[in-house]
Amino acid sequence: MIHPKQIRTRFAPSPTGMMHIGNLRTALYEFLVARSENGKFILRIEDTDRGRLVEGSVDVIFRTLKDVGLSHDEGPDIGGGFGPYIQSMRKDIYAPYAHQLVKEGKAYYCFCTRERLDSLRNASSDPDISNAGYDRHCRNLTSSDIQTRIDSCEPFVIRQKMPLSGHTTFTDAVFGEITVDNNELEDQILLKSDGFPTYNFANVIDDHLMDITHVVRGSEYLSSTPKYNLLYEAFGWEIPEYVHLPLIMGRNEDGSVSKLSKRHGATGFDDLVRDGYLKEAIINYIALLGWCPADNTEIMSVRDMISKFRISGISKSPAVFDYDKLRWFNSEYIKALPHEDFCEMIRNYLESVNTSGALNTSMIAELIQTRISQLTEVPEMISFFRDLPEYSTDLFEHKKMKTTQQLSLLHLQEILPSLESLNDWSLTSIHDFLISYALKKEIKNGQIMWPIRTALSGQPSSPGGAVELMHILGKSESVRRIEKAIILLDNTITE
RNA sequence: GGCCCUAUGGUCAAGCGGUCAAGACGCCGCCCUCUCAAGGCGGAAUCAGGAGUUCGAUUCUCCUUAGGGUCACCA
Repeated sequence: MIHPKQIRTRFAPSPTGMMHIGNLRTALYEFLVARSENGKFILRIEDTDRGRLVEGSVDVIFRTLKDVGLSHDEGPDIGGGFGPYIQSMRKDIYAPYAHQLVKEGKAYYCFCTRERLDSLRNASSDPDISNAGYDRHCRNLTSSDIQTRIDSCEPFVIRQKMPLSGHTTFTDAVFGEITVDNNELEDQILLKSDGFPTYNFANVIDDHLMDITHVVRGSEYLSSTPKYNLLYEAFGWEIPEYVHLPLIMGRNEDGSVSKLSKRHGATGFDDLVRDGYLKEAIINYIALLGWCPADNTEIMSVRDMISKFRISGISKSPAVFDYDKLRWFNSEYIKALPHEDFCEMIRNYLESVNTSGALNTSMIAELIQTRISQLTEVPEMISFFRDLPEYSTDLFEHKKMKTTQQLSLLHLQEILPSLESLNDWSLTSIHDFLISYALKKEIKNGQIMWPIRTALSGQPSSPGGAVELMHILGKSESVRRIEKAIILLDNTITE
């Protein structure tokens, strides 16, 4: 289908706290739908629910979009030809539209109290009763009745009259044709008693006024889309293209799945960053939750996504958020980082371990760059450089290295003096020295490497082997740790 | 419960009437190797079930089953 008009999509979050991963992914797809066709991506803040506003969350939205590279063309901060872009600042726009529909007989005043609505809901737990929620009690009030109640300041809402029969059909770009019976549709509230529009209403008005061509959102809106369309039709406006996205699911403890939410763990963008995931990895991973490029590329920048994106690549079935795969993406991004950038990223960690100032932190960084999947793993991985942990001499026994505690003790004792007199403490020098020792003694390299590496790290495994660790730790610290190992081994064996 | 949607390995998924049913994560094995990683190679594992349509169904239709979403003066 050819669109003569330029594509315009919008991200319309409510400032109610953190940036949920599902929202971010929606924003990404909205961005991609527009940018892949040279369209415009608009940011609009939907703050019609005064009760749920959270201080500072608008800034979170700005910052997150910026962090992941989703730049908008119009929005509260940069303006545009369709402002204002914050719904609370548009408050006066909506009411006239609602009243227009009342005048045209397509909407009506409703004076029902919350108490009445609540009792209605409780009473209709009966299965075979009408499905359409509200019982349309005020739909046919006489005009004089309405006037007296308004005059006496009775609070009211404005509801839209839904057709009592027939059905509504629309075509979604990813789910195809969907039909719903009109008698399933409630007489929806357009204007709340506080004068603010409901989300649905404001959404339609703004999307129309802002010339939005493609409404991209989660598939949880699929079943309420007919209501939107009835609104567009009531006004005689052109209905936008719909692009509903498959839901992102989280795995529950019992193995079932449901819409990704807090109980599934870190689901906010900031949470994930705090957990040591790179921004690029996060956006890359969630891009693939429900979309697959034609060439099956996995590692992609937002820039790459723009050129590869096609709506036809969006899938219909929900996708389970997989932290393992996210970790993999993250480790790929970490490995691809330029050395300097990686050092800078983990600088605090490196400094906390280098209290003496003597360690070669650049080399430590190099060693761990291929060994971590999350930045948060760094402290534990490098802490031994600063403080040799308490360890058991059992560590010196290694079947594959063919080492025992006795042999370890023997070789450590034997090599220590000449090690102390080794002047050139470069990697190659240390390496050659150890190898020649093994050669001379006619033992496997591992039989000398393993005891040293163990003595230096006090751990069953470490980033880097004996040579690297000795080099980083320096001669005096290396010797000190080997001496300690000798004492430990000696004590254990003679016991 | 009503309505709507979905259904390829454990997970993300390619496929769009004829394929030995891609690839990735994870898992397992081997190689490399001074530990652990990284890297290389290989392996196990999928079309929910049943009717049709068709010469032929993973692919089209229907039913069943399972899962999900939605039923607010929330967005």
